[in-house]
This record gives sequence, C-alpha cells and structure tokens, in this order.
Amino acid sequence: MDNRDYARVLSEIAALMQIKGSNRFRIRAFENAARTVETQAQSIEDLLDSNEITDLKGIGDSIAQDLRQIRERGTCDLHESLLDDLDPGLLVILRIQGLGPKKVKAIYDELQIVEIETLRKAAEAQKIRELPGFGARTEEKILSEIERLERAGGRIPLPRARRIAESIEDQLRQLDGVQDISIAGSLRRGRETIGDIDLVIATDDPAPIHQKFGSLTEVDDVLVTGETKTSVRLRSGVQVDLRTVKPSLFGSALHYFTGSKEHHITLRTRAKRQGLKISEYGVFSLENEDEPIASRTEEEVYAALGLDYIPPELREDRDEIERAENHSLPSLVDLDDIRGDIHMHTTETDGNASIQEMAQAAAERGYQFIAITDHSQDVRVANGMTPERFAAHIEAINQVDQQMPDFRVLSGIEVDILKDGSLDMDHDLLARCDWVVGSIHSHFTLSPEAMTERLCTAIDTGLLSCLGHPTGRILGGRDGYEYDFDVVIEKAIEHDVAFEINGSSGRLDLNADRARYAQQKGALIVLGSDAHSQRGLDDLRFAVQQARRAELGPESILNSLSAEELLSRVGKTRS
DNA sequence: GCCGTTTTCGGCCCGACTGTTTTCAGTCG
Repeated sequence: MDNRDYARVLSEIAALMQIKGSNRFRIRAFENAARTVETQAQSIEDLLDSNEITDLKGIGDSIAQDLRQIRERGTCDLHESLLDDLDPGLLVILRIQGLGPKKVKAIYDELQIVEIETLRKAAEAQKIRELPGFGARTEEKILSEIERLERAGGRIPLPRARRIAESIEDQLRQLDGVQDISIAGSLRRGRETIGDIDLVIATDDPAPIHQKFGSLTEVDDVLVTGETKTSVRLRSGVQVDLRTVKPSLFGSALHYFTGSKEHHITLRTRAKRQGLKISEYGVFSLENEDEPIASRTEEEVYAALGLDYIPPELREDRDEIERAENHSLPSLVDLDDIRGDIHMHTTETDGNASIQEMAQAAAERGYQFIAITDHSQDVRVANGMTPERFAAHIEAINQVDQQMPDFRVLSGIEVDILKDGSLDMDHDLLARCDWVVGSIHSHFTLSPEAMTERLCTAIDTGLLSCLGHPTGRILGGRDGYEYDFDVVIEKAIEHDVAFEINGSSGRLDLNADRARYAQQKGALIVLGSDAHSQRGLDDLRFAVQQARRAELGPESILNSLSAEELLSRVGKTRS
C-alpha cells in the first residue's frame, strides 16, 4: 500500500464521523492526519517501522495505532465500526455540492438512501422536498449537481485551470472600476489539481462588475449572487467564484481567499493568543474591531502579525508560520532565475516547431540556452529517432547552435529506458551529445522491485543527465509507477543524475512533495517544460511553481546555472 | 484526537450566502 491508501482510510473516517455528528475537533484531527500522510514523500510504512510516525505533525499515539491496523488489514477498528453504523455509499453522496453531513444523514435516516442513483430517483419523484429542512430548491440543486458530477468529475489539473482563469481574469481586468484583480485560492498556491477558480477584485463599485461577470459568454449558470460574491459555472463545468472588496481591503481579502483553510486556522489561532483577530476585512485588535491594523496588502497583514511574508505556495500549514516568525523561510526560485530549459521536442519527432524556431522562441523568453531532446525509436507513436536519424539530428542542432552567437543550443535526446533498464540508443551517440533525459514510456506495471532495478540499471550506464518525469503519473489519469524512491535517489546521487520536475500540462512530475524530499536527500533537481511547440515553453512556469511548493530556491535548481555550469554538475561519470 | 509562549488539561477561525425558516441551521471556503 502506498501513502494515499492510508490517507484515504483516514479521510473516510473523518467524513463518516461528520455524518455521524462526532466531535468536530476530533474530525479535524483525522482530516489533518490524512493530509499529512498524503503529502509525506517518505513511505508511511517505513515511518511505522522506525517508530518515527508520531514525529509527523497531527499524528499521535491513537492515529499511529490506527495506521498500524490499516497496514495489517487495510482498515482499522474505528473505520470498521463507523462502516457498521453507516454505509460507504454516503461518502459518494457527500461529494454533492450543497449536501453536507447533516443533510446526507437526514436523507439516510428518512429514506435509507446510500446511492447516487437512488437519490436521483427520489429527487425526481419529489420525495426529498418533503423532508424537514429541505425544499424544492434543494431538490432541484441535487439533481443538477448529480448531473454535473457525472459530466465533469472532480478536480482539474492546475495548468488547465490556470489557462481558464487567466482568460476570465483578462476580461474582467478591462472592466470600468476594476482597480486590482488577482487569482486566489488553490490555483494561486499552485496545488496540482484545482476544485474551483477564485478571483478577487478591488473596486468601489462592485454591482456592475458582478453583473458583467455573470453574463460572460463562458458562463453557463449563475449559482450564487450577493453584494460581494458571485459564483458561476462555466460551460466547461468549472466553477468560478468572484469576490469584490474595497481597494483598501484588497490585501486582506486576497490573503483570505488564497487560503489554505488550514493555514488560516493556525494563523488565526495564533493571532487570538496575541489579542488580534483576522478576517477577510483585515487584522484587528480586540480593543478596536472597527478599524483594521492592516488590510491593504498581504505584506502588511503578515507584518501586523509579526511574521515575514509567506509566499502563497507555502501556505499549507506545514511549518511556514513558525519559520516566518523566526525569519527562516526559504527564498524561493522565481521564473526570472531560470536561464534555460532542458526538455523539448521538435518536428524531428512529435513536436511542431523546428530546432531554429524553438531556439528563437526560447531566446525571446530571455533564456540563455536550451537542450533539444527528441524521442528515441521505441516511442513509435511519437516518431522516435533511429540511431542514424539521431546522429544527423545532433549535427543539425550543432549547426543552429553555431548560428546563434549569444545562445547555447545543447544537443540532446529523451531516450527511453526500456523494460530491462537498457537505453534505447547507441551508447556512443549518447556520449557524444550534451544532454540525455532518460524516461520511461512503456511497461508501467512492473513490480516495484523490478522498476527499481530498471531505473538503477539505466542510471548505472553513466550516460544519463536527468530522469524525465520520474514517476510517470498523469494528473487525473494514471498513478505513477511504483519503485523504491530512496534507492533510486541514492543511485542518482552517485552518478550525478538530476531529477526533473516536468512542467507539461498533465504531469507536474516530480510533484512538490517528492521534489522536496529528493532535494533534502541531496539529489539534483532540474526543470523541464517538455514543450512540443513554442508556446509549450511557457509550461516551464508550472515546473517553477511546483519547485516553489517544494521550498526550493534558485541555488537548488540547475536551470539557474549557465549551460556550462549545468553540464559540469550532472552526469560527471559520463565518459 | 492533537498539542503545548494557556504545556498533561482545555482549547481548537471566521464570515457570506442560501433556503427554509419566521430567527437560523447548514454549507462552503
């Protein structure tokens, strides 16, 4: 079992306890523990073995005991007894927006409904509106939410959400009276998947802005309208929430709507001890709740709390508040620190721009170098290169390099790591080119032992510069392949092979938790866009943002080096 | 159930909006 399996059981316990009406702080304890387990890069089973599990934030003796039982049986006493009382189908029903634990419980108690399909039929037969506390509006909402859930499904990958959000943001920015606007929520924090999009606008005249927002062509349905808040559903199925505030309150509102919820809970608890209160309207002293001490900017909000500014990517209630207090927050990498991109494709394989065009586009973005890394022949769907084609491609890349005086075009390849760990290209050609991304594109379902062996064998060739998309996961698609991360990290360190954070839309791989872990172990980290077009180069910003979530500064990111320095740092054992 | 500048007990964030209500519980973020 991997960490997600443990986290799932803990989340289910929290959700079932909600429906049962248990103590809300006990529920929160399980929610917190689930989050800690899920974002832990180190395996929970190792931590159980070494008795370090209770060192994790939010995991005490009791939950540690539950985790041991989950390892033995896939469940634990508490989980089982909750499921004796309640039905697991209720967890699915709880996902319907507008139905919280109380309403789910009422529907269960009165009508014994535990399945979406039965719920739909009951709603269609107008049985729901007869229940106490329910009405016709709630019943209609349930039906439309069920339909939406089935159409769209859960969360969407960050890059896609970002593009949708920026298009809406651009339109709203043009409106009269908009003094400032920002994307907020989990999108601003760079979470890898997004439930909905949050926008905050500073204005003195909110009414016409809410009205315009509700009538954008992308909007399918207006869900909520108030004086300060409008929620809409786009035709794409994505929900967008807009909040407007007076310009003097923009900072505190943006801070509030950026979250995370957990960051705020800890922050507010701490503030209360200091005799302060925080809301979206600012930081207040308890003596004077009329005038905020700070509200205009996020920097002022944090300063009023005696804290250094905490970047959105770190606001996850890990240890950032303590570190902001004692001035030990890391200084995070920024897109401006990036001097080059080391993973991209051209028309030679499955890209749609030439070497020249990619180099030009990268230079226009202010980069100093790129590596061209087309596929090897095992990836037939991508028109992978034979050794003959690759040899000619190296020549072509070198020619472009010579034509660009202040720019380096490194010759490279994304070579397939085959099932047995051998590399899908002649070794002398791999040794001759500048940069080798080693990636897995086949046989994803080997045993963890075989996969570990496969990766180590590939690294042992001494020919790799980095591992491309090192876990192979697809956001909202397949999970990554499993292997012993610690063993591969060690092997990669031995041969100076970097781990890529791949920024392409569906990947974000390594994810932030793993990247943080690998870097702390001493591994090298490099960012790649995996671009298949000039515009695809912009995806590097998603890799940068995951690196920021991983708490990495420019000194930990190889892309902030010059091409020469970069090459001297990796694959030192390449002969 | 967890945690500790309130430290082994007592506390655990805060406000907007909705829908079903006649003053507020439930939900969401």
